[in-house]
Amino acid sequence: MPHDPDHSFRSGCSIARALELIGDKWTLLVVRDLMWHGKHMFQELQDGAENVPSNILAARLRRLMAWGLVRRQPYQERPVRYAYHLTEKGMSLQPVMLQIMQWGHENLDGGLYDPETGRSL
Amino acid sequence: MPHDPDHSFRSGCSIARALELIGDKWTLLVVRDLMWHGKHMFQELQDGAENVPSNILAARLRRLMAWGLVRRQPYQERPVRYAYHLTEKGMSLQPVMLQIMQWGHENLDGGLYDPETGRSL
DNA sequence: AGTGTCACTTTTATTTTTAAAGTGACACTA
DNA sequence: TAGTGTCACTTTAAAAATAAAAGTGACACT
Repeated sequence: MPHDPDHSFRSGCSIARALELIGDKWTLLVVRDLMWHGKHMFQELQDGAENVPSNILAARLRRLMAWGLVRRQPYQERPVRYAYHLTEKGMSLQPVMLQIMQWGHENLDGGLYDPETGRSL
Repeated sequence: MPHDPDHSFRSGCSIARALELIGDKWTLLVVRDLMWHGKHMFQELQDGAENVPSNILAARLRRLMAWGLVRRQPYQERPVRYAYHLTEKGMSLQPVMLQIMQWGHENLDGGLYDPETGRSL
């Protein structure tokens, strides 16, 4: 399982390693929108509920691509515009997301989303 | 399920809410050490594999206490010294941690820890 | 009196995040 | 063809968070 070769981890702990990628306030929200909410254009991602600053969004997408969790493909020429999609590796975050969602629901009174039906529960 | 009453969430999303508490590079590492590695004194927590700065550690413990995930109790008088422990609410993060660990193991080549046996796998 | 331990806090520098405005490529309209 | 609009960003400047280092207070011990 390869990843960004320029990166040296601060420890061998899987949790510590994962946090170097997803340990911030925005990364998993971007993943959420890509995974469950059909948002793939830069603008769509930016117009989400939490209002990511555009430079942060660009930086997160860049990092997710560097780590192979996201790839982009042009969805039009002239001018070229890219759509962002999760790779299989990116999709593998789903169980993590579900678990965090569950915890946030039970402890912080947040909403629940059902990826099967695409509906709130 | 109450939490810090002074806090207003940026959105109703459970994931976004959870990230306001655990969305950083250190919080879950503190939880990890409290939950699995028998570290309960300030110093023990500080001497972990990743070297948390002491001011950050103090701030994280403060926040975790404010949210009711951690409580402290004096383990000696003169001078009073406190030991930190996870509350039940704090312990409920275990499935989240396990899922993140699993992901970090599979994708970032990190180690695995078995909470049942307390051993690396 | 001096040294050591523990649990922090304070200070200062560095980095990250935020908000806001700006840019480049084009299409479309007047 | 000049002007307006859209999209996908980047740049800039200010604010906040993080990091590294040193400092503090309460003691015990020598």
